[in-house]
Amino acid sequence: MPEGHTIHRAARLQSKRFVGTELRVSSPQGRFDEGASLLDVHAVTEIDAWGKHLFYRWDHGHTLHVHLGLFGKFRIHADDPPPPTDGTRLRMVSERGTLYLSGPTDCRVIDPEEEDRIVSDLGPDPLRKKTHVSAVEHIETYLGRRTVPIGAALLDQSVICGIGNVYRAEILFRLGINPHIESRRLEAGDVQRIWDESVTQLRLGERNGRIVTTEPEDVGRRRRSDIARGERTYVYKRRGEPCRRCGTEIERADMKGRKIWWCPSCQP
DNA sequence: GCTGCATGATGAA
DNA sequence: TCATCCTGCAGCA
Repeated sequence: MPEGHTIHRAARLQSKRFVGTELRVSSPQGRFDEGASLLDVHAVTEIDAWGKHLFYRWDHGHTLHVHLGLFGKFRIHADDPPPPTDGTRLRMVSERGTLYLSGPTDCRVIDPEEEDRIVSDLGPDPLRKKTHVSAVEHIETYLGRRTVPIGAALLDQSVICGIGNVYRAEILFRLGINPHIESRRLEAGDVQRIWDESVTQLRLGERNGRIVTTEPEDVGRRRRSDIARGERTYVYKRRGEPCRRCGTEIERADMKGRKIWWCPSCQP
């Protein structure tokens, strides 16, 4: 599901299947017919992820921009794909597989200026190897200028990109930071810790293909791979349930139009 | 079959 | 802050 880890994983896995071979591109749903005809019977040279954005670069100079939004989904079939559904915006077929995309917020062929605009509006991406010169400095500069709760700041993609509603809640829990704390009142070193934790957690999510932020010892398991559904987060969607560390009831509030969860004891 | 909700983001008011 | 866009699914009758 679509936070930054999903997008970077999609770029990595789809590269193997779709880069460097001629593709058949169509829009079974019909809503991407024009774009598909621009790309059909050409090859992708690179699939690049920035935060929650994907850029497919084609051999004839076009760029396909995909943003999954809340509902977007990729489905990949190695062979014998089922028939596309009514919601299949994009179908891409190579000799190594078929990709279906449904429900994206954005699926468009864009020009270089627009790509620049999208990327330059993004803060540092914890999953990009070569990131901002100083990611922490960028984040601190922003946070020092605005008076927003840190929980809201983490959803602002121009501050740090790729974090979504699950990771914002889970990262703050793991660091013991209350989401309501005004971001410019964070303690020294907190931004560095937030950055480091984001790198750690998003990398883990990219590798696993799912968000698992709990440590085995906190959910009574010996191995991370054993962690069951419903045990993968500390606070996300756990209102009223006991904190896995201290037993206090998890609380929930609205923040920046989304729900946020926290443990009032572990995150004072 | 219907309702509500969801890991996102934007633009108007 | 609200309405809007995008889809799929669980939960309920």
